[in-house]
Amino acid sequence: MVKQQVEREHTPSMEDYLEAIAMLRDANKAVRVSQISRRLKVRMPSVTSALEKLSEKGLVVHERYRYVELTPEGESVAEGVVHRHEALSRFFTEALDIDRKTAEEDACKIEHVISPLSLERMIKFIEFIQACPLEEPNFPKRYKYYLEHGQLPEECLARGLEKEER
Amino acid sequence: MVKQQVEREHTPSMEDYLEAIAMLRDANKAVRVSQISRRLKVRMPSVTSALEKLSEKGLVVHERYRYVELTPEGESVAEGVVHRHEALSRFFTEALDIDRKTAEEDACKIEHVISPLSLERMIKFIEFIQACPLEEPNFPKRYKYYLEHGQLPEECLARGLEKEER
DNA sequence: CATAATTGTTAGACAAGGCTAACAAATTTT
DNA sequence: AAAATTTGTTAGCCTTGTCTAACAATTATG
Repeated sequence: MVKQQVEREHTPSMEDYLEAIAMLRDANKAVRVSQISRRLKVRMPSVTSALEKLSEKGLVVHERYRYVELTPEGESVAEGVVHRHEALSRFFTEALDIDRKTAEEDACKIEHVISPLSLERMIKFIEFIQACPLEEPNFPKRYKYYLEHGQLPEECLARGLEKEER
Repeated sequence: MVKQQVEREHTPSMEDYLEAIAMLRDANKAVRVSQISRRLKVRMPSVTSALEKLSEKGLVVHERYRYVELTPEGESVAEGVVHRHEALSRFFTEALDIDRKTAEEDACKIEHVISPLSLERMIKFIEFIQACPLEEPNFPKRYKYYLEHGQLPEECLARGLEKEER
């Protein structure tokens, strides 16, 4: 992992906390230390100390023993993380046909390190394979066939032969 | 980054050191502390202390002030990292049409966290788009067209219309 | 070959981010 | 409302992985 030129604004850990807070809130769950702790599988003191850091950076509001809220800035950081997470998760499931669990796990890791360009391209990639109506069975289907059978589907081989016959 | 069930054997940092050592050696450069330091952009004392840890784990051989070598086990770990790196880098450049620099940077990060399944699928994906001779311009070309022009290439639209006309 | 330059190591500091144990506040139960 | 339970905090420790400063070994140079 050679150092990249642009330093990330927030650490993976801090991004995880922000993401968890946003997701708990969106799921209408009380955003409390215990909930965050459960979701991230860390102990409560870790949450308390993370919230302190996030407070100092102006990303969350947290009064002792009370609920947690995102500031507008924290909100926008969280939004970015969630957006990356979802794009990655969709890419893994829809483009690569990966099971949801693995897709989620990988998205959780990669969301902290992927470049904006690569992310954008994955999004464009999904758009493209969904928008292009060419061919039947279409691209994802043929790809899945290849995954399942270990060899190219009929129509690929057939066309390939055609060419060679010429 | 919710904790995954399977603990990684080695930390990203340790993987980076092993990868760097393997790559320096493959480039026929002397594998020395200074070289590793330059390549990973860390100071020499960091390298020294990393090598000490890797020694303890039986992954490298390093006598004070001397060259560094991988043990067979270190070799096989390094091989895995390099393999992941290359697969990712290829996927980014060949499937997503990302510039080499960005592809390399992303590969350097993601190589430490991606699941075996996702990696395998990316490899299969490249195999597939390269092996399937169907369509002209082929999949990657149409995708690139979409990237450059922001809209689907002619033949996608044409075929789409055909269908609607039926 | 003696000195200079380079390379490598040691010692020690520090930040991040986890943990446990002990205690305190808040909430629930009886 | 008092006691019990749950939730949250504090204090302090630990590991990883960096760094700088100072020193030591090695290698190159005049």
